Amino acid sequence: MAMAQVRDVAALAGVSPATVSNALNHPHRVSARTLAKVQAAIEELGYVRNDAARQLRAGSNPAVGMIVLDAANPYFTDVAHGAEQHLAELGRPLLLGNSAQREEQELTYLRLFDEQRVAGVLIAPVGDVLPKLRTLKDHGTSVVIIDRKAGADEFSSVSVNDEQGGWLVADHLIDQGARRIAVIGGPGSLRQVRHRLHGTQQRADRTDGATVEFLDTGAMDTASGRETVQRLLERPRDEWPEAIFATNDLVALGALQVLARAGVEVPGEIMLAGYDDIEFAASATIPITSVRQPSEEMGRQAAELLRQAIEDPAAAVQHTVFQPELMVRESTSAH
Amino acid sequence: MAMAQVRDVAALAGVSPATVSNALNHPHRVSARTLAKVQAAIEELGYVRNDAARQLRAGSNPAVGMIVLDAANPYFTDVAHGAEQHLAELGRPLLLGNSAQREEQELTYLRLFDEQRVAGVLIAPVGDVLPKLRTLKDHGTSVVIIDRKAGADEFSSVSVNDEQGGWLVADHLIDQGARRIAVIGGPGSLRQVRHRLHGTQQRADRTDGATVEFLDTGAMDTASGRETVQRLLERPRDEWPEAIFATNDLVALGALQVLARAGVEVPGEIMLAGYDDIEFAASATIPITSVRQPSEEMGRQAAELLRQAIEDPAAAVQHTVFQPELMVRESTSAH
DNA sequence: TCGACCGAGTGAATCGTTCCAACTAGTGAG
DNA sequence: CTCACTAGTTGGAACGATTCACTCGGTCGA
Repeated sequence: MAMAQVRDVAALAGVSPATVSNALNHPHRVSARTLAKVQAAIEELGYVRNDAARQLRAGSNPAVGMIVLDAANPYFTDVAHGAEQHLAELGRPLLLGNSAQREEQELTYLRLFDEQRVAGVLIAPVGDVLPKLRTLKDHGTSVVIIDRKAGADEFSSVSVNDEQGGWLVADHLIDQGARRIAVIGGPGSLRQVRHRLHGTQQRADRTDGATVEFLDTGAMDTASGRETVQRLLERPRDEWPEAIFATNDLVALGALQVLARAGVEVPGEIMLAGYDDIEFAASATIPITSVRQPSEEMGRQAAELLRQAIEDPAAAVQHTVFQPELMVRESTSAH
Repeated sequence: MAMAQVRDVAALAGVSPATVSNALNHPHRVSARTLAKVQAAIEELGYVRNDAARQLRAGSNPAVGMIVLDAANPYFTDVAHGAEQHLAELGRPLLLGNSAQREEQELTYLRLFDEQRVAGVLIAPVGDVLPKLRTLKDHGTSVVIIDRKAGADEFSSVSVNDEQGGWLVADHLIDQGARRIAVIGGPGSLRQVRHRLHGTQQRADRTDGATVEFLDTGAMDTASGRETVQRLLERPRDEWPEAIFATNDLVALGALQVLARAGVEVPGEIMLAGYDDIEFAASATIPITSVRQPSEEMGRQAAELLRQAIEDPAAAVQHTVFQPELMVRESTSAH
């Protein structure tokens, strides 16, 4: 309760508050003797500086806020981890927020970060947040967009070529003999989902008889994958697709659970592919073919672009686009 | 850059700054007419209040900080999710920090939260943080410990009976015919690891010939699990354990990968059990027997205890202990 | 009619830190 | 001996929102 302040430290050390501040923030301006005295006083009183006062005076907060689509998705924890590492090197704490694919949550966190006057924001957007991001920029907060090249001329971004990812999967599935492909994922409003679907469609269009059907799961988690595939299996047997492409691995794992429970052979009766190549895809009941994205590297690069934007807000925006890689496993290729 | 302040809003609305503040924080003190004028002015200027100034004046930060052992572990993301939900209902933002089982990181976050004067801290501790937690408490920050009943008379806590969890696993393994049991996990300094091991040992002591061996993996992730089991398999075949009990599911999944690659039959040659019952344990190549903990519920309860501690710092500390439940799957029981 | 009372609004002080300009004492060049 | 200069230190003014004690009309009960 009785929190020590600079003036208490100053009194104990026999110097002025200004000197204590200098000792803390510009040690070279202070003689070795006083520095030692001040440090001893800080130690004795257990002084911890008040960040609010510090920020108020400084006018800005060194921290960076990050908003991910789904904190339970290993892909995003990897991205966050990459970002956190790089930011830690820059001495910037990372505040992590989870939008859980809900626009309302997303806006809540954006407002929070705005009120906190954070130096920058990393965001994988759900809804249409461009207006809010512009506001942030007006307020002097730099923004880097992850996983989506939106507002391309306004904000730097880090993304993966999702169309190509979709193409790679479709190419492989068709090569393995599949013609009727069901793409499952959602909500359909998510850029990632649309792009992966689009890439799939484009590849299918080049092969006679190849068709693509999209089933919106509503969300990108295991439960949604289960429900959707459950409904799919209720169709007459001859209307089943030959392959299911889940737009992320959580959905794919949910799909696999249902297929296994229903006794459907994978890949014999239905092939299954996922996206993100999270660690658990490879160690699933039947290892799942998936599209690898360099998640940690993406986080690190996002943090790096943010660093540049913070240092020079007027600099040109940059877009880093990573290339996806197909990891073929049992779920699509009988051995 | 040109950030609007209360006084700008006040000027535009034709009232005093004090009134704007009242309109924002105590709307009932202000007439409907002025409230409307103020809101219009806020809208027009895009005013966002400065949290630092607000906190400085208020003397405290409504937010709550949380430090988890491993943000990549679904168990912890579930706990965090439960806590976040409950805190959101209380109007408190959650700042999430990841100690990644490193004491240094842990202390960094604790210092950050202390400087921010957060209202409370939820922590799953790695190192010996009791002194630092006492400091926080002195500074008026309430603390609730997760997953460990330490400093039992000083801080409220939420935990699971880890000894019993260990016992349950050992009981089942012995029942299935195993005698030589290897417990893998680490670092050994982690309370959870020690307790689970202890429970295992206690159960083994009651059966003739049952032995328990502990192998420290150094960390609780998949890679560490792989390495440790790799080394284990290098022993002469007749020195292999009959069962491996991994102290969390990530380690178990790593173990399973190595066993599969080496062509070791599970559970035929070696049985395998994990802990936490994360979703991926059930959908692994060979579904893994695991100990379920009510993760989301634990997070929610931790947040609730914290709420109580914040409201009445002098109140008696409380400990909620949940009971673990064994989920038997293929990895320990041939069908 | 008078005073008590009430709702609405305000001026000024305040939170704890940092920064700027100013000051002091000591040093060394001319 | 004087003056310019430096290293070290300091008083006091910010930063932006909130709050407290207070004012000002107006209403109501006696």
